[in-house]
Amino acid sequence: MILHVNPSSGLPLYLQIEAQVKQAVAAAALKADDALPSVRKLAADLRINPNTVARAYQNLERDGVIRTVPGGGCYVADGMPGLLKTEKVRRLRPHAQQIAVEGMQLRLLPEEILKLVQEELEKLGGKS
Amino acid sequence: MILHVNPSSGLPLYLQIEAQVKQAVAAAALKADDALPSVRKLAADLRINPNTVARAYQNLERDGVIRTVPGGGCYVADGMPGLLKTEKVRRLRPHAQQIAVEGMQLRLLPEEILKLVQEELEKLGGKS
DNA sequence: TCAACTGTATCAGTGTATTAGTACAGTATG
DNA sequence: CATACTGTACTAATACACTGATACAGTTGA
Repeated sequence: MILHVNPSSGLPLYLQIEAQVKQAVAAAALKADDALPSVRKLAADLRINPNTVARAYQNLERDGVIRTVPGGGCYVADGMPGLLKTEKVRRLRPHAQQIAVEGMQLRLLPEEILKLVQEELEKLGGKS
Repeated sequence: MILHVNPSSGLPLYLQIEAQVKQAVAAAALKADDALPSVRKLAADLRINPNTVARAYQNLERDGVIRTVPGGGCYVADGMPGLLKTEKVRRLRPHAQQIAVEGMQLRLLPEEILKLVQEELEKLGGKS
């Protein structure tokens, strides 16, 4: 699990960390119960303040991506068992609307938009 | 073309305007060469500052959604003729990756994610 | 030309986001 | 208990985002 961060990217540091962890989990590069580097360790590696890493971890926990054991470290959460599918759909729908609007606005065909999403899904799934 | 805006939504006013215009264009509720309300008119209707509307319009023009005639008003642009498809795909790919990562993270199946996007696409296309 | 409209530029004020410094609290382990 | 680790809370400095008041510049049409 190597993370990197670009302070002059415009994107906040904690969001960069969140995105990379989410991507790793989505791509199964991080599996349930895998340990994440500690707040201080990662902060030292990235040469940033521990609070910035902590903020990313807190957001990831709020999103159900990781679970943190106070004093014990942070671990990848195992799926979202208690989450109903309707709730998952409710969370994802805004993203779906977003890409639909942007894609139609660009005058792309629905098939082309769907193909693009499928490509990205395969890039994550690897073996579908 | 009725726009509404919620000052306490957390989302900046100019982004709310941009989203609604983009949605209307994507859904063909606004067609090429349709006139948009003037900066001052819309600002008065929404009870906000003309500058805020102007900022939304400027961003929309930068994105190729509308075209503004200095002193003459703003109009919906006609597609993006000069834009290569590879460029359109380049613009849309980050959104595709975003929904792929979020969806997989939620432990949804690729088919379910694609279905959701397709639903939103149909919601835009079928509005005639 | 004049009046009324269009969008634009400039400046200022308020609030919040972002990051960091520092101190605190819980847990593992010897 | 003691030490060294874990995450957390509080505070503050800085920068920037957002909105608005106001003045400017170009276009339209009588």
